[in-house]
Amino acid sequence: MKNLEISEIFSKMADILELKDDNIFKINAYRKASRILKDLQEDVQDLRKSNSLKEIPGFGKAIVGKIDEYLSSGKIIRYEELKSEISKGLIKLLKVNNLGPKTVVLANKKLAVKNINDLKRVIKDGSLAQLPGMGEKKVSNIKKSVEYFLKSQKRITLGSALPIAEEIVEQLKEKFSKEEIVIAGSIRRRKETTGDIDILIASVHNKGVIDSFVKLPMVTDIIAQGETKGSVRINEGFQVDLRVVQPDSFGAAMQYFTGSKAHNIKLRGLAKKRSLKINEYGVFKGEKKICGTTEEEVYKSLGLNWIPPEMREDRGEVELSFENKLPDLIELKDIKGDLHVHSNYSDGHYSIKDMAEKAKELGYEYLGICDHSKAAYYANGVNEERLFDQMKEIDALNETINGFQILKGIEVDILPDGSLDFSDDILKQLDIVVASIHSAFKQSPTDRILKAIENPYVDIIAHPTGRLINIREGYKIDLNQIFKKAAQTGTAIELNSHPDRLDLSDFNAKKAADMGVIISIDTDSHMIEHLPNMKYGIGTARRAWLSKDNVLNCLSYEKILNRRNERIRNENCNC
DNA sequence: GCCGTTTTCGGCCCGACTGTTTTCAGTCG
Repeated sequence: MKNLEISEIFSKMADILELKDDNIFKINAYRKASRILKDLQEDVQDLRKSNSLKEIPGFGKAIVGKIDEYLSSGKIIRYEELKSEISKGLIKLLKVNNLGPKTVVLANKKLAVKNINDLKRVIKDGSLAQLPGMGEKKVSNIKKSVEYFLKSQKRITLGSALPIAEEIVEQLKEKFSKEEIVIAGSIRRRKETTGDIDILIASVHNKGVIDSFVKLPMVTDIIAQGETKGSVRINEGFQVDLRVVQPDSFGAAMQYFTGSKAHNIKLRGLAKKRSLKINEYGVFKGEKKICGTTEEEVYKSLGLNWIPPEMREDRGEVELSFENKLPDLIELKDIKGDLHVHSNYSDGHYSIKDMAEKAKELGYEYLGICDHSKAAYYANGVNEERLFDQMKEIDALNETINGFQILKGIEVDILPDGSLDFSDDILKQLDIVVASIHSAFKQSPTDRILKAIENPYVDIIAHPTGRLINIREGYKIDLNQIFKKAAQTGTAIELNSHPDRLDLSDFNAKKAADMGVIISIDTDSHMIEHLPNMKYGIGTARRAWLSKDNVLNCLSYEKILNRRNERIRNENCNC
């Protein structure tokens, strides 16, 4: 897929045009095209073949022409020209907070600043502060931003951001117990990573709220402190923004600050067509505010049904809402069990009993114990003998726990030659078999996974791409082939809920479901504390527009076993 | 550069905060 490459080029073109002080709307058009390409599910090459690029809103003649040029020649001449006009270091400077195109160009022209090192120099020697429009305070802010930029350039994972955001809400609630306080932004949309933390509070005590916020114990720096908005940096280095709105604007503000940007722009366009104006304070007809207290009424004023936050990415959800066709998204309470967890038989930290008790406490009906197989020696993988011991223990436990079933399972390694780490004779004795790749990532992973899918004793392919967010990319596999085969055989593909994995991603999970694949949302827990990670998997599943009908572990224990037996029977009689 | 249920030209989402100004530009979300 060349989607991301071209997206990156358009984004860089926008940066360069911005430095050249070109037309802001042209710049925005490139930014929009870049964003569309980044979010696009289909391969841009396929769309070009079917001549359907020009049908994408935001892609006009010039953008399609440039995509065409890149796909046929490997470069875009206009981009090459632009690149030659501006040095690379200058474009990178735009990523520093408080430093926009105007300041970068000014520093470049007057002080020959070409990169981050030059910038550090002119901050230190005081020359930056001497430029027109600059002063001590501005330079001090830029200095802090440079330090932050050099320290961390990555987005935070949802797994890091959500608990902190929840803690901030808790601390604010201690002081403002009667006010409504919510997490907004990309965390509310359950995006896998986030740039900052957005909190919203409905209150008439603006000043008191902002004052308390910037004084929270975890705050290390105050970036901004106004009448209705506060912005701080906290211990971990993350930025947290707080907005205070009047209660009768709370719905409009929630809508506005939840985003995404693309979704909001779409809504504003709709509002305009209806001669309405929509902002964080409400929906307005001329000067008159017609609503704003709840999100529902904001959407309703535009002729839309309320759209779940996880869907708000302008990927067709507005159209579906308009047509009354929004999917009934899966919820945490629809999950009946976790089919992929570990015990202390391999590298888990707790006994099977401990894990099962916690799962029962979470309201589940069953738990699939799937420890590593013998090839995973680094994870203390079980051999045949220990697996049989484990099966006996599970049988005994099942006798003692009422209203709950522990499934006898395995996470069997897919070996470099595509065979599995246990024979079919062993696998057929189990209730659930999860197969996954843990080694030799580069040795034809697609073929190995396809072979595992063909095995009727394999129920689920776990963490299929092997990606670790912010750490490593997934293996190079052909998901189209894998989804096609999995849809044929009825093999489930996992949506691993660990916040560092979320594998499948939202895009890929949606693609899989669209192709008829059943998804299994599991936590891969190695300790009881990880079992609640299911909420992250659910967030991603909702971003993938999944309903409970798409998900294996929304089925009862009996149905899962029946389904397994039926698949094995079908395969064996080959009918 | 994109787009069209008043348009093929003339719009393009909208507001807060800061720091520098002395009424506003720059930046951000």
